[in-house]
Amino acid sequence: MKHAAEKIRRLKRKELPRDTVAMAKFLIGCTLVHDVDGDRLAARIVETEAYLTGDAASHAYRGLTKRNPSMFLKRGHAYVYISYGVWPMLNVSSSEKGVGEAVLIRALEPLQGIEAMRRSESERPFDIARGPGRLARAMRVTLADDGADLCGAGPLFLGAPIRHIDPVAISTRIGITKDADRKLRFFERGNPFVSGPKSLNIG
DNA sequence: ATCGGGATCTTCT
DNA sequence: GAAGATCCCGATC
Repeated sequence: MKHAAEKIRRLKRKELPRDTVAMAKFLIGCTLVHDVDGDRLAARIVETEAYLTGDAASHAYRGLTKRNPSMFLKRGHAYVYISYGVWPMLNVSSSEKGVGEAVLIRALEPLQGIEAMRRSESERPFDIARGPGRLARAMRVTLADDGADLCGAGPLFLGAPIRHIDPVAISTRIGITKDADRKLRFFERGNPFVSGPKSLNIG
């Protein structure tokens, strides 16, 4: 049987918006694909957050550091770091080379390779990639992917949308304390794979 | 269903 | 020395 996900078209860098907020909205409904060990893992992006220049919540707020150089790559590269010493977080750089802005991928709707993503038979489908730490684990994204070109020919890449996208809603970001009132979180309205409290997901 | 604490490491004060 | 773009588990309602 042919899977719809096999037809996923790689996005070209030229197609990506040049503005970080526009990028965060644009990525909703796009796909993330990782070909590992002969298997294809594919999922729809359903939730993102934007981290901007001058944003106190951003890792690039104080400029270049040892862990964040990938945030300063041209748009469309992966910035992966370890949160709380344990969980990998996947971001997509979103500006020009030398400008530290990125979009955090916060939740995915699994499309293909779901059994490989699941940690156990009992894990519920909605839980597989709900939250940035979980989705990185499910997609086998690690620190080794930091700096990867997501618009290139590599195994980890961004793909075009594979179906209709419901309206994109906005809220404040999750899990931060600085600049916490800015509305820079985007999600597909009504999608059950979105993370976070219900109170944030009404839009 | 919801709440709170612990794990664990890089970075900056 | 403290905080952090989180997750999981156990306790409690």
